[in-house]
Order: sequence, then structure tokens, then C-alpha cells
Amino acid sequence: MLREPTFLILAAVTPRPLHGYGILRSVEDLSGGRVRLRAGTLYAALDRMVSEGWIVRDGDEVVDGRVRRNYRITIAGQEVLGREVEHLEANASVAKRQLARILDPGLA
Amino acid sequence: MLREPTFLILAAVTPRPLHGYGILRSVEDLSGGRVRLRAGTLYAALDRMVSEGWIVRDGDEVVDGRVRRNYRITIAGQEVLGREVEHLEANASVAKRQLARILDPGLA
DNA sequence: GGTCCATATACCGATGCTCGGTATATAGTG
DNA sequence: CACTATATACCGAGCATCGGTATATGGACC
Repeated sequence: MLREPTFLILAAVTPRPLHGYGILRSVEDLSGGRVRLRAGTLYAALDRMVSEGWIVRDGDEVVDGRVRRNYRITIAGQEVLGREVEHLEANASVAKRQLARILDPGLA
Repeated sequence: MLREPTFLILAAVTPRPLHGYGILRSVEDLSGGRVRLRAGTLYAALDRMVSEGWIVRDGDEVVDGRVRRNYRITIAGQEVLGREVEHLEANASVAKRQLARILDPGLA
């Protein structure tokens, strides 16, 4: 299973290409403020995901004198994210069933 | 966020106390065969979770000449697991929305 | 009778992701 | 002038997991 920062970074670049700092803010937003990435985590994860083929560099822009390196999700990346969503849902569902059994041990 | 082995171990001991090897099989079962814990992962995680107060030792049994050390989830452990389920569901939901936006960029 | 598998606990080194901090640079605000 | 937001990037430390190994008993198979 992916770690949470990796998962959220992948989700952040999913609808459209995004640059490092934009991903940082998007992850914070997507997680409801719960997850604040460190710069070190972000750029290391980005490099790793490029080498895995989950994302690709998608053109650099210059905005206000600063370079923006944009990243775009690949088809392979979308597949990884989709499978991961299934794992999360399956794990959540299983744990909920287990918790429900505490109150009602009769449940299958 | 918890790592998957830690999460599944906690879920495994949730409805009733269970011993190490029983947890190993339960985790494999709960994950649909996807997750097979290494013994090293299991016993290290068990020690960690005891020191965190998420589980407690709950009596040793002797079955067929072998000792079984049983572990039981605490109220604190149930709270950790419950919060974690919420995180998993939130993350899955967010990622699904992002994936849906690829096909229909008009979605909010 | 010997081999293999399931049960059962436990340790060890290596790997890898994340954390926390720091460095560098520009533009805008108080 | 200091601070914050934007923007990329590196570094050492921490720690959970992986993969392997050790030890021991009991049952099944041949």
C-alpha cells in the first residue's frame, strides 16, 4: 500500500498537471488540512514517481520570474491510484465490520 | 496515517483477543490474501502497539504444548482504528473525485 | 522412520519513505 | 526593513516494514 503523502501527491496531479508548490497546497486542501507535506518529502516522492512511470514532467513555465516544473499523471499512475482506492475502501470496510462485532458478536 | 500491517493487525484483534499466529492468518484473511505479514513485522508491531496502549496482553494459553500469547484491543486502540477508518474513507473519496475529473473536467 | 507442513514466538540486517531542518531566490505586504 | 508566500532542492535522522533465519512441537504423508 502507498504511504499517505505518495497517495495524496498522486491524487493532486490527477485532474490536471501541477507544479511542486501547487501540489503542496493541493495536498493540504485535499486532506482537509490534515496533511502538510515537507519539501523533502515532496521532491523525493516526485523523483520516485517519475522513475516508476506514474507521473511525467510536463513542461516548465516561468511565472513572476520563478520556474514552475509541472507534473502530469500517466495512465499507469491512474491505474495505481485506482487500485489503491480499492485497497483503502476494502480496508476501511473490513475494519468497520470488525468494530461493529465488538458491540454485536453475532455478526458474521 | 498507520501503515497497512499495523492497521490490519489492529483490526484483527478487534472483535476478540487473538494470539500472534492467529493474527497472521486473520490479516491474510481480512485482506483477501493480499497482505502476508512477516513474523518480524508482526512481533515488532505488537510490541509497539502495547507500548502505545492500543492493545494489551490478555492471558497466555497452552495449546498442544505451545504457548499462545493473546492480545486484546483497548478503548484507545478502538479510537485509533475508528479515526483511521475515517481517514481511509476520506482519502478514497477524494481520489475518486480527482479521477472522475479527468473524464469530466467540469466537476467541482 | 523421515520429510514436510502448520503452528508458534522471536531476532537480525537492509531497505525505503517520511520527517525536520536548512539553503536559495523573487515578489508583495505591513 | 522584516516578514510571508511562492518555488525548488538537499541532507541527516528516525522508524516501520521486508526478507531471512532460528527454534520447537505436532500432525500428515509416504
